[in-house]
Amino acid sequence: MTCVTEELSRINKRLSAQGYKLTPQRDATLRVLLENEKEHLSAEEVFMLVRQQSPKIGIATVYRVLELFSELHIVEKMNFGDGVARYDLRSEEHEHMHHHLICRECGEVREIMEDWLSLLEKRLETEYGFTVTDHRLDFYGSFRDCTNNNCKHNCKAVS
Amino acid sequence: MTCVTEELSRINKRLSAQGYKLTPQRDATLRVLLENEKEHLSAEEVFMLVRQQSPKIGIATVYRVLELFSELHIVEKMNFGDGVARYDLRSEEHEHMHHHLICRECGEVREIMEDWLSLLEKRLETEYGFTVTDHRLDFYGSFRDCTNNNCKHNCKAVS
DNA sequence: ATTCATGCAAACGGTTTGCAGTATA
DNA sequence: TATACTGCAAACCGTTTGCATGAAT
Repeated sequence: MTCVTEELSRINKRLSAQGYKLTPQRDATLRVLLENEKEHLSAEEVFMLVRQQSPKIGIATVYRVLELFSELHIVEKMNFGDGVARYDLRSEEHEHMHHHLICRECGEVREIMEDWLSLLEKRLETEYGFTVTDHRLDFYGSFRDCTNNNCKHNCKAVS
Repeated sequence: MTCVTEELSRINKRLSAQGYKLTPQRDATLRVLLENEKEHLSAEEVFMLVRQQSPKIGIATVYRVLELFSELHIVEKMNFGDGVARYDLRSEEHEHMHHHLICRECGEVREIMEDWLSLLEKRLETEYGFTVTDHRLDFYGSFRDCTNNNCKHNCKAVS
């Protein structure tokens, strides 16, 4: 876990290496994502947070920035079935250990950082002739200690 | 794998047990799903197929039928990130062995019918206090024998 | 000066909803 | 005839796009 400025300059290098600039809007979006690394924010949520710091930004810009970051594999665009795309900063160590526990009671999304798929992906390669470039592993259910009342997140069940 | 009429009457029982009727529209939708069990149809696609047999049906009805079936766990509603919900008949044996290989070249979605998650779900229960009621495991990548030209499906990459 | 990026508002597309009409028990 | 269900069209809402303005080489 590196510090924010360090991470920012790393990503800045990646942007300019591909001919893109780190504009104030992109910088602000990036900071919001860095400060909420565990949150799986929607575009709307990113927009509201970025606007606190850059009040003039439009939501179209947020969408364009997130789309660009997604193409450059800076963020991962994902979908938990609740009708909105969610975005997550993508760090290297996430590669094979980026799984989700999604609580049906309160909607919380917790991350699992164990490598559970490398072996399976090797089998897919040899037995199915399928080369994996990405994956998703999500579990839906409920936490034993979640009673839908004592959750840190607002209690809106993921459909 | 039971025959269509048998499957239909089984589901009919489940419907009436919960106070719902097997209307002609629901029957037609069900038949389309049964006849395309491996296809992961979208609501639009179901609509077009159902209409061949019941030309007067409206798309709102299809959505309502699919939503109902989804609530009753007759179909599974899923999302591959291409902007449309897709629906799949859900049979018992699918429970722990319903995984997808999604080809980025041609968009084909192949199913894997091996049990890869039971063990992991037991660990989630004991180590994380999380009770799994459902899951999804999708692999994105490419088939060795897929060159984007010789695919049975129309070659539109899943985003 | 040219190129890339932004903000605004309108368009888009999949999905849902209100409501009046229809079928079924 | 009471209740559930359907078809139509309009509304909805997250996302994308066209276009004129603005920033930065």
